[in-house]
Amino acid sequence: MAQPVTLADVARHAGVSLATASRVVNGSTRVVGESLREKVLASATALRYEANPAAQAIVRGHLDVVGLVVPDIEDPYFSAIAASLMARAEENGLMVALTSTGRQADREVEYVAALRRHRARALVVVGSRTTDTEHQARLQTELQELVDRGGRVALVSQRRLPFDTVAIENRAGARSLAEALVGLGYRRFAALAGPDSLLTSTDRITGFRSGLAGAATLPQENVGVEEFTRDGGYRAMTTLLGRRRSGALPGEGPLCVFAVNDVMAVGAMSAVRDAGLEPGRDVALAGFDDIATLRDVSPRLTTVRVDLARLGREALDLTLGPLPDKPRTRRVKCEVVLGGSTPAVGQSPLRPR
Amino acid sequence: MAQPVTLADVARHAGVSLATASRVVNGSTRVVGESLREKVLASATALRYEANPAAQAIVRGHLDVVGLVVPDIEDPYFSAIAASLMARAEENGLMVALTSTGRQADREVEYVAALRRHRARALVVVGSRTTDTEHQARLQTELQELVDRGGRVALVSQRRLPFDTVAIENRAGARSLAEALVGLGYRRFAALAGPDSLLTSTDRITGFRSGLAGAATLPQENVGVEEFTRDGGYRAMTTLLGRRRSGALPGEGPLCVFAVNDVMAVGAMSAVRDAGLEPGRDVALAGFDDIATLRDVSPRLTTVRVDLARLGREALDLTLGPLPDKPRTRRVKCEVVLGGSTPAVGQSPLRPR
DNA sequence: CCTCCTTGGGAAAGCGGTTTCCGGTACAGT
DNA sequence: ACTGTACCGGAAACCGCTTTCCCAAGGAGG
Repeated sequence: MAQPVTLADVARHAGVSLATASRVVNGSTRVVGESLREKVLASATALRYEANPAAQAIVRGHLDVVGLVVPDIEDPYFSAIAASLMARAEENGLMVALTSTGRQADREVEYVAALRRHRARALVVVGSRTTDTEHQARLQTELQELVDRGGRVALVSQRRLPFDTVAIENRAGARSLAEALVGLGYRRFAALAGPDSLLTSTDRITGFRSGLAGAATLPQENVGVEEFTRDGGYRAMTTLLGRRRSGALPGEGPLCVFAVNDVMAVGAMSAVRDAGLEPGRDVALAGFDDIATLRDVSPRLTTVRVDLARLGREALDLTLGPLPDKPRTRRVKCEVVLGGSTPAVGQSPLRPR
Repeated sequence: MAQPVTLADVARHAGVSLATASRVVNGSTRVVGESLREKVLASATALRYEANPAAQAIVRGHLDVVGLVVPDIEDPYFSAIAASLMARAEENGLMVALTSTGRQADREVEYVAALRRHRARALVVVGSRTTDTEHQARLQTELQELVDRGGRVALVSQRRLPFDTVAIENRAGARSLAEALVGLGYRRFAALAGPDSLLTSTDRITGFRSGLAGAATLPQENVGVEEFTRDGGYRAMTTLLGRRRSGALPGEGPLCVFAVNDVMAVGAMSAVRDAGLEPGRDVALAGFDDIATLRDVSPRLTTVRVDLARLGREALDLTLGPLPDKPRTRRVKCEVVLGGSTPAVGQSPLRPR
């Protein structure tokens, strides 16, 4: 097994001391004379020297790696954020260590702890922002410990903790969406939500309600609660359609269903089709996030565009600048995108039922 | 800034030597007497000691981290593989450092080098398997160096290099797909391919051709070459439709278009719609991979299912077992999935044109 | 009872770097 | 010519951990 070449090898080869070699290859505060400098550099290239990051980490106290923790890398929402963050990291010459918790809160804490142990210089946690206060407390402890050791932390979509945060304007976005749907003529609404403990979900529902204003209501019984995933959307929609068939669903006129994210909306679309109905005609459907991979579904999903790429970039940037006195929050605006899944009532192929 | 507690702190607190403390907390070959052992353990918990992985890496020569390099984490194909690999890693108590190269070959080598420097104990490279021999050579050099230092390497879908590999049966899968399509009555084919340098793409085209056997042909001029992405699929399909409109496309009867992956196929679907046509009616369309996120598109895409979860798991497993004498190859079978995007000719809503 | 092994503990030597501290040289100031 | 002071190079300490090497004590065998 070939031994890696060490700085000592370089120093020996260049005929200088270890100290000088170190000063040259990393560019410390101290200056090294031109002649020696060149010799060392030449030796380093000749021997194809590469610094051992572990050794540097141990003495410097931190590693040039930023950790990223997401709930589920397979979800396009998170992979979009991850991709943009990594691109930004690349621009800054940083390595990213990405971990995915499989939506398990306890693993989130574990991974944060692991990355802290590894002396990551910064940590970005993309949140499954919950109301589970015990979990939040443990997470905060871990993150604070990292900060105490000189590390940096940024959260995405998780405003509850006292660290720099990039937040999506979930309420405002959902409100605008509701307003737009009311503008299209809808008066009868239902929603597919994630678990109540997920603040992203509840915020969007709340915002949506406020956007309905006086024009319409979203009765609690019309809110189907399920997993925050594609399958959750499918199940919630199936239940909803069953209730409509049996006449148990309040309200009248064309039904417009708001799924709290696009992935659920797409699952719901399939549920509609599997029930022998046509999305956009028999049931109007809106989502949230404007996931790129799903922009090709037909009919085009009405949704709220979130600039996911910006989320990732901003989060990393927050960890790179100087440490602020108090936690900062960057809010990312949303924008309603109308598609064929919610045609205007009346002049549309949508048939009331 | 709080200083982390070190093993020396633990030793002092327990009143034992550093050596003893080390032996207890990591469980070396040497046995430590029961009484001391308990004292050390108690002190470790009391002080909330955590080993510094960097320090361990430097002395052990490797870190308990497996590196994963993918071309584009935003592509659901790769994120599915990544997710399954990480799940498997989790089962084995391993950390995964995931990096995404943005489909740039030179960055692939860079990341591999970086992970090698970091002394990752294993490395899994999910391939943009190309014909670029210079790149392949550099990659091989880097990987070999890792192996020489006692690390492990596994490749996914990149059979050209002498390391353990998990390979998709691209040819066999594409052949079965072509056979199925011929069985449905199609006789006029076109394809949307990735760059010729991408072996995955060319293999699938080759396999597809062989599956047509005598029944039909796939003329070279009917193969649109574009990026291996959604937008590539869109563009290639747009071009193809233009050629069909102008009568420049050979063959006759209903047209069946094979996109070498689902993401391209979905882009193509949008191109079809944007041209005022209906996928499955005016143009039949098939993909490859059976991406989960895209299973809800309508009409259901005819495709070739690849067990992506298995790819990730097997790849990791290859790096965990004992080092084999010679590179192993695990082949993953494919399975044709028929959907509404390729209705049977004649009894279908598909209209020839 | 004396030697020969075990057995278990600690001192110390690394691992690959960074940084402090010290000494020597060259140059400016007087 | 003499001192003060940058300036630059190297020796050595140190970061946190593992492991070798040495030593003391206890048990078995003769």
